[in-house]
Parts: sequence; C-alpha cells; structure tokens
Amino acid sequence: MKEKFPPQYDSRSIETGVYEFWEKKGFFSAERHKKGRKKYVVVIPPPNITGFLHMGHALNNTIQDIIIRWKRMEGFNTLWVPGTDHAGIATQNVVEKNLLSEKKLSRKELGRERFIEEVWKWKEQYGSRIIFQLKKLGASCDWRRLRFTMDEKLSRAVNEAFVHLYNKGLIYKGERIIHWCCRCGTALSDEEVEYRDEDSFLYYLRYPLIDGGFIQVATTRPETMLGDTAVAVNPSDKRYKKFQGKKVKLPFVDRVIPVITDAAVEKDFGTGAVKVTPAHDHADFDIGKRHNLPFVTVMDGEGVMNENAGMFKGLDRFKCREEIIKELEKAGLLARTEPYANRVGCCYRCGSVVEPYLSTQWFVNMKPLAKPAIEAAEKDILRFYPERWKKVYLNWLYEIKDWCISRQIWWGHRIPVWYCKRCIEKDGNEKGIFVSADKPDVCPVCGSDEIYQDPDVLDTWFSSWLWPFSVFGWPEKTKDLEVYYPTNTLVTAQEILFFWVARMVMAGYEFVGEVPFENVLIHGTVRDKTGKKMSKSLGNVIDPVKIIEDYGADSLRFSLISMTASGQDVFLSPTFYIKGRNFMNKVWNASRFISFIVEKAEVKRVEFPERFENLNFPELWILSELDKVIKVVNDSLECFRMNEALNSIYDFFWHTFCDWYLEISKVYQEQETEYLREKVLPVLLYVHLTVMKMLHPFTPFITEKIWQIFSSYCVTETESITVSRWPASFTLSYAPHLNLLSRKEKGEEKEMEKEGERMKEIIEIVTTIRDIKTRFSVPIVKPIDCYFDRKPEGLSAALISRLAGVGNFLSFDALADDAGNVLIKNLRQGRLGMSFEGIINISAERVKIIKEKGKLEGFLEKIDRKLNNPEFLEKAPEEVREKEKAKKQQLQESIENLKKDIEFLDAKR
RNA sequence: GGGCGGUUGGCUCAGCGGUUAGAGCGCUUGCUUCACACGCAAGAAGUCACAGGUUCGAUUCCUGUACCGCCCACCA
Repeated sequence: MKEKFPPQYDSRSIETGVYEFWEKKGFFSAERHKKGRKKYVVVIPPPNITGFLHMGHALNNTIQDIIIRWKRMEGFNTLWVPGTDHAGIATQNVVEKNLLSEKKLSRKELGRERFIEEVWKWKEQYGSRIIFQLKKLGASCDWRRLRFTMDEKLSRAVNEAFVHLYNKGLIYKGERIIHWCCRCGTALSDEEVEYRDEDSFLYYLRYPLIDGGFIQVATTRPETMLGDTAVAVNPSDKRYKKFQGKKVKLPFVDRVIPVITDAAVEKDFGTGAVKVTPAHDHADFDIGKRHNLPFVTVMDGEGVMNENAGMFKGLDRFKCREEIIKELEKAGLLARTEPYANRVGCCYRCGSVVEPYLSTQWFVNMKPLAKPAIEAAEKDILRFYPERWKKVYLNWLYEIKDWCISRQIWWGHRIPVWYCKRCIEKDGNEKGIFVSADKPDVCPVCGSDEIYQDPDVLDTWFSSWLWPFSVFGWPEKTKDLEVYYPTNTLVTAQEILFFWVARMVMAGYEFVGEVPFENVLIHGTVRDKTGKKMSKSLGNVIDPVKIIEDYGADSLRFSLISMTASGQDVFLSPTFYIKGRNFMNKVWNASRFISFIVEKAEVKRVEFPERFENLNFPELWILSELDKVIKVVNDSLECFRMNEALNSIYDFFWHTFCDWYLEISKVYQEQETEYLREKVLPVLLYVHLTVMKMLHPFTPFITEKIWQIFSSYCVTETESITVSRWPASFTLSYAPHLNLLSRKEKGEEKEMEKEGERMKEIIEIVTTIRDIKTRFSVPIVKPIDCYFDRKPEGLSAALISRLAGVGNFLSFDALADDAGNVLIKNLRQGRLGMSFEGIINISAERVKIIKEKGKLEGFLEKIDRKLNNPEFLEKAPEEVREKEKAKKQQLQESIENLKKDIEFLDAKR
C-alpha cells in the first residue's frame, strides 16, 4: 500500500495531523531520549499571556526550534521548556478593560480578591492562545513541562528568592524618586520606561526675588514649579554670583525658597539657573538631598494636582500645564517660550507619559549581584552571538542601578513581607516587618495575629529572572534541576537583553551558583520594509498566523530564516513569504516526481546497499555535491548561521538536484533499466532523504510528511524524521546512516572529484548549446548537429543529447574549412560548434559579439596590468599568479575567436 | 553627549582581501517539454554611499564624511 502523493502541494493538508503525531508519540519529551546522552537545553523566553503570535515571536521560536530539532537529530537529549509569563501590568490592563466594557465595573469597585479571580478566569480562557499558535508554527517544545510564572511552584520560587535576598540585606525599602505611570497607577523600573522624541517647548519663567528683580529659569514641565523648593545655579557661574543666598518668592503658592549653588547645574543650558523640584525630578531629588531641601509633592498617583498645588488643585497634570502658562503670562512671569525637542519617558505597557514620582518602594541592590554576571561575560563563560552584544551587556552591568521591584497593582506575586500591627505600634515601623516565604499565622516576634501583608506585588521580571531554574523545580533539589541546569542556549531579541538576559545570569549565580546558559543568541528585530517596528498602531503588521493559515508554517519559517542574516534586523515586505511558498511547492513536486520514478521502475521497495559501488559519474557527482552541502550546513549551524545553512540547502536542492540530477534521471528512465533500479534509485532516494533531513529543522511539516510517504517506497530508518539521524559529511569522523560512503578512501574521493569535473563539463556544454540555440531562436527540443573537439560518447552523449537537444555528434576533424563553422565553434571558448540550417539575425549577433569582445578586452587589460606589476609577481602567492596567467591565455584565445567571428559576419554581408 | 548597526542591480536582502560580486521578487524573450507556470530555458540590469589611506591587489581592512536606524545617558 503505497501512500500516494496528493497531486498538489497544499500546506493545510500536509500539516494536518503531523503535529498531533509528534506529540502523541512524545518525540519532543526529553525523557524519550536515551539516558546518558549529552543534554542540550533551550529555554524559551516566556511570551506573555495577553499576546498573540507576532513576527518577532515567529522568528524567535523558529530559530529555537531549528536549534532544538537539529540537536535532537544529532542525538542529544534535547529539552525545550515552554511557558508563559503573567505579565502583571499588561494582563491587569486587559482584564480591567474587559471588565469595564462587559460588566461596567471598575477594578476598584470589584475589589482585589474578586478582581484576581476575574484575571484567573480570563487566563484560563485566553492565556494559552499563544501556545496554540506556537504549535501551529511547529515549535517542538516539551509541552508537558509547560510552566506559568504564577504556578504554585514558581510562585514559591519567587518567595524564596525574595526571602533569600532580603535576609542577605540585598532587598530594602526606601523612599525615592521612581518612574510612575499615572495610567497604570504603579511604579516602574528604569527599564520599563521607553523614551519618545516629542516636539515640546522650553518655557523661560521669571521668578521674583524678595529683594526685587527676577531670576529666570527654564523648564519643560512648568506645572512642577508648584513643588519647587529652591533655585540652583552653578557655583562658578559669575552671572549669578549676586543671586547666591537670595530668596525667591514662588508665584501662586507664595513659598519662599532659596537660591542655592550646586555643581550639577550646567551653565550653558537654558538660563543657567534651575528650578529645583525634589519630589518630581530625578536630578532635583539628588540636589534636594544634598541641600536638605523640603520635598513637596504636588500631584497624586493619577496625575491630578493635589492640595499642595493651591489654586490648581484638582487639575490634570497636562491641563495644569496649560493653565499655569496662562497664569504666568498674565502675571508677566513668562519670559519667553521656545520650541524644544524633548525626550519623554513613556510607560512600556500603556504608552502614557511617565512621571518622576516620590514614593516608598522596594528595591534590589544590584551591584553585588552584577559581579559574577560581569565576570561570566568577561571570561567568556557566557558567549554572545553576535559578539558585539557582550559590550552592551557589560556596559549596562558596570553602570547598574538598583532595581525597583514593587508594583502598585493587584495581578502578580504579592510581596512576601508582613507587618505586625502590634509591633509597629510598640517599636515603630522598622521593627514590625518580617518576611516569610509561607503565609504566617502570627507575628514571629510577639505572637500577635494582627498581621497584614504588604499590598504591593512584584515586578513580573522578578519571576522571569528565575525562569531557567524555577521551571525545573528550584528551590527544591530536583532531578531535573540536576540534569538540565545549566542550559545551553538562550535565543532572544535585543529588546530584553537587560530586562531578562542579564538578570537571569545574575539570578543564576545568586540562587544556583552557576551561569544559567552558555550561549546567548541575539537575533534582529523584525521591522516593516521602511524600518519601523511593527506595531498595531502603525498598521504595518504582517500577521504570521495569517501566513501560516494561507501558506503554511513551513513557508513562513523558510522565508523568515532565509532572509535573516544572524543578528541583523529584518525588514519584511508584505510578500516576503513567496520564496518559502514556492520552495515548498518545489520540494513537494520533486518528491512526487521521485515517487513516480520508483513506481514506474516497478520496484516494490528500494533497498539501500551497504555502500554505493560502481556508480556512473552523475551519481558520484551528485553524492559529492551533497557531501559539500552537508559540510556547509553543519559548519553554519555550529555557529548559529541559520540563513547560510538554509540557503545552501535551497540552492543545492533546487539548482543542483532538481535542475540537473532529476533531469538526468529521466535519461536513465529511457534506457538502462537495470542500472536505474539498482543504482540510480537508491542514490536518488538517498540524496533526497538526506536533504529532507537537513531541511527538517527549518521546515518540519513538509519534511515529516514526505518522510512518512517515502517510508512505503524505501527504508526510512526511523518512524519519524524528527528522530532520524542527522547527516554528517563523510569527510567527518562519524558515519551517516547505513554507512553509505562512510569510509574515507583517498582513491575514492579523488575519483569523485574527477567525475565531478566531468559532470561540470557536461553542464557547461549543455548550457552553451542552449544559449546558442536561444540566441538563434532555435527551440531547445529541436535536435541539431553539433561539432566537438572531443566527441562525447556513451552516457555523456546521451545526457547532452537529451538535455540540450543534439542530433548528431560530429567531430571537429570532420569540419571543412567552412568559415561559417568558425563562428559557431568559437562562440564559447572554442570548445564546440554546431551547424544550423541557416544563420539568422546576423547583424544583431554581430553587435552582441562586439560587445562581448569589448568586455573581455577590458578584463584582459586588468589582468595585464596585474601581470606587468613586478610587485605582484614577487609578492602574490604562486597559486594566484598561475591562475591569472591561465586566465589571460584563455581570454586571449576567446578574443581571437571572437575577432574571427566578426570577420566572418562581415564577409557574409 | 556616548555606543552600535546599516548604506551592494527597480524592490527585499546575502556575501567576500585575489575567478568577470550573488539570490528571491520584478523585468525581457521563448516554452501548455508527460513533477512543478508557486514551473522550465535563455537574458538585461550594479562606478558594492562618498573621500582619503594600508596593500602587489579593496566592494571586502583602516580613517574621515554624509544619510538612515537602534541603544544608552538626570542639560532642567
């Protein structure tokens, strides 16, 4: 029962059931692979549960899948751990929005407990969309190990990590200026702020001095003036010498504030005098600390001006800005306004402008954690691909700041800090705090049950940074942790280098004592064809899910990888998938064709011999070409150059195997049935299946399907191509399957090279004949007589005859002095000639020949210059010199021949 | 202000110290050749951003310039 190939390539029918087959058989689970094998682990960057698969995910996961499938086929005990992260702020926002539109309820109306229930409900319903999409893409994760950052065990890990750091004195609570998102109502870490260029204004304000006169300050945020507690100038600024120590009466709030000096003030910017707002600016906060200034907060957590804002109380921050400018203008205190290109910080989740805000938050002291992470990169224990990211990583770690980890939202890991009401009443705030990984019943100090938990939750990244070991059960000492940690490779985009990669390294050292992975592969960002990031708001999104549905996951994966040089950003045009789609079709049809040949030859089942022997030169040629490709693919993958590997497979399969070898196989079909059955078919299938194997990590579905179908035509070594043995070049040390060509014998290799040359010669002859025929508008299929200096015989003649359409093979010696033949003879390197019934289009041909002659002469001149250069002769390697000389001679001959052609054509006129 | 990446045929991108710089799409011409028109065959098309330097030799290495993009930085 031979399974037939469907007549046309159709991604849907090919992909149907394939993934289920893999999963059912458990090919992706690490346990399936033999014990004692070397492990290879890739940890997936957990996509967040609110997300849909976008092009960045598609690229990222395809790269990981390629690595993991390749390593699996190489025989490693491979594990790819999948998961999702709870994305605190993003998820809370999504659910809140849903709630509002569906039930007309705000989060606060619902209350914390019930809101979190709602989030869980939402997560159950929508949280695994991305997982389904990853499966559609073909990601061969071990899905039974799917983890979620809010899982009980992972939450436990988060608590343990917190307690560990707290007890070590690396976590502290402090009042600081942090980034605050008024829309999300929470603190953000430095990394969670994105900067956007904005055309805004620089306002020059005149602050009245008590003694009379004014001092001018410049600001982009005039509304913060209400919280000013000083004006600062540079101590060495002569212009302001006379103002030092004077007092300013702040307009609207009538606060008297001093003019102070601070070295942080730039003399050359604005007016050289700065309004100092310690509660609303990072730099001013430092100045405020240095000079013991009061901290006046003028707005609340929602960006609304508070009671300290006097007459502006209740106004939104941006409205307030407008109003205050109006008022200042009225009072004659606005000196001038000038346009200013500003960079404003925005929330990376909702995009609204972030306020520097004074509040009490939890921080991690990062410097001590950074130390081993720095060392790992410096000593190349941790390697980056491409290497340049190492510098970026290190620079960030050298300058690392403390990490604000508390968030004023509800969805996330609640900070495992507890307060005892009684102890606080008795001993003050600092005494009544204790941390505990488990929920305590009573205060460990006084035994009171009047305890309550810190209301804040932790930054999502505080759980993500534990990922490489929390997924294996840490803090428990599990078998998994022992076997699979540290992992081997992390694949990610540059965007989360700091968010995630650097922090994972720090966590790895701090909590497990070992680097979490050895390779960090950083791929480019996917952008649209104008270089913009793809985003919904720009409307330039190309949806990978749609491409998968329409053209198949394989087409998408192929196209994406094929055009992505390692580490380079990818600019996608809307039709980028075409290359992949066309290639899939080609692969499909070539396979179908091969199945036809097998059927036609009436061979029940093709057997591969122990080793190939007594082959003709086309077979030796294709095998040696295959071998070259295997080598290139292996070398490229070894250094994560996916595109190089894939493109060389593409090139070989299409332009060597299909264009030439499959055409040659048609010649065999017309004759030599015995040889066809015993030699050609095995070689054909062997080459084809080997290519399928190499292609499998890149385009898993089609290759699996073909493997399944081919298992009825020949011996496929395994049930699934997923677990077949990865091809090795026979010049490498171990043998490919069935020991085919496994022994490296000098004689054999040389012979293959020689036969390869022979094949190349035939390709050249065929191409030349076709070229000439096309030039003279002779159909390729029309047989014509050709003259050769060395007359091809036997198989060579058969091939040339069939592929180029040759009637009689004639020898040059048979040529009379007919000048007409000289033209033909010389058309390409004087190797061959042919006779036509008539020569048409002579003058057009003359132009072509003259043009070609000119080109060759130019080239000859270049070589001549080179050869006449004594230094070249002296210093260039012998090899190069010889090559150049040979080239020159060849060129001279060709030019001579062309000259004769022109003479002939001229005579003919 | 620092750091990084890019600039190669009409478009999207590979590549490389030494054959006449490649691919896909598009284009031209010819093919209903019995696997494939998502195809076959043949072809046109590039002063490899610009200026210097190193070298026997540079599109490739170095320096500078221009433009595009990214990241980092408390000049309000």
